[in-house]
Amino acid sequence: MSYVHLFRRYLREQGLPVTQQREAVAEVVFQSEGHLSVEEIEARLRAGGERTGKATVYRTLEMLVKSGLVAERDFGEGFKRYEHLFGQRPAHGHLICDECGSVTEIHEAEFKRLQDRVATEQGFAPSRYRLEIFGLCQSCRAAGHALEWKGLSCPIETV
Amino acid sequence: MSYVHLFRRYLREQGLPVTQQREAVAEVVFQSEGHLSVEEIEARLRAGGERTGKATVYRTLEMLVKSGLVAERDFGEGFKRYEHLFGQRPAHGHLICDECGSVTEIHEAEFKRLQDRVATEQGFAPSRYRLEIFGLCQSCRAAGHALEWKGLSCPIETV
DNA sequence: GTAATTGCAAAGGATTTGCAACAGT
DNA sequence: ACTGTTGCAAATCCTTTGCAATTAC
Repeated sequence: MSYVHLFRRYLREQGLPVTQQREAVAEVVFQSEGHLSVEEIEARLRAGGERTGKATVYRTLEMLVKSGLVAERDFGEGFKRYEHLFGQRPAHGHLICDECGSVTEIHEAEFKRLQDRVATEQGFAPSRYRLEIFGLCQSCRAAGHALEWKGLSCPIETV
Repeated sequence: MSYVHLFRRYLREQGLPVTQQREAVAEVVFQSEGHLSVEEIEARLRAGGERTGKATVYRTLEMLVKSGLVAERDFGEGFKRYEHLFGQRPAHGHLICDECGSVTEIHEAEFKRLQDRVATEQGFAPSRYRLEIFGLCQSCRAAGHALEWKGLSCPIETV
């Protein structure tokens, strides 16, 4: 029912021990559909009765990212967030509102195709992607907020 | 000859003072074609005889990013880098090698079109973009390095 | 003149690291 | 048994902040 067996497989193939803590961290990330901060991951571990140190969480997340099962995100908050890539959410992007901080996922298959094509053209072997678009979300625009500066919203074309 | 006048214009329109330090930081970023760290920016300021505090550099970079003239990057080094967006480099992406850390720019006009289209479809007003693809560069592949894990290089499709 | 910025040093906060005790193979 | 991991706390490092002196308008 869970995807943890894939992480176990990854660890074995890398010759790394499968520990209870690693499985617990993976389980928490795999069972959440949101973008989890390290703090949130720790909270869920505690809620589940796990006694996992912060350093171990960071060390396990690094492996999960390397395995390709989990993606690391930066929404400009000063810390990273993590989300698994199972289900209907392969390499996807995010729209991040500068005003309210809301995050909307972009699931556009064309992005991945384009990314793969361009990378391959350069002889590059892609393993993970990060696409983030910052700006103003619909509700903040409706609420009357405006972009910082309209004068040169697209400086390149005007120069 | 320089693009600093655009930043001056931005500051005036925002009702913010145009200071010597702000112009100096902008000048350094505008005159470099690379991806500068804050440390590198400070070094160039010192080399140019400027006496600008670190805090002012951070504060000015924040304005430059908001103005849309400069982009903030994160290549997974633990700190941010900055680059201007003039010339032939509007909103562009990067290929980052996990092995050697090399960074290659992707200038594919189609990316911006696709990004704008998808954002607009969601009622989102985009102001800045971030596209980063991690993996292995051509030379590291030639040198025999392989992706961390080939078993599930694309876990989503195989699950 | 008034209001905002600067620079310094101190604070803050996320992430990493050292090391003795411990768990996986 | 051996090797690698865990957990704690200390250390690290980037970035932000407080505040008196200074500068732009």
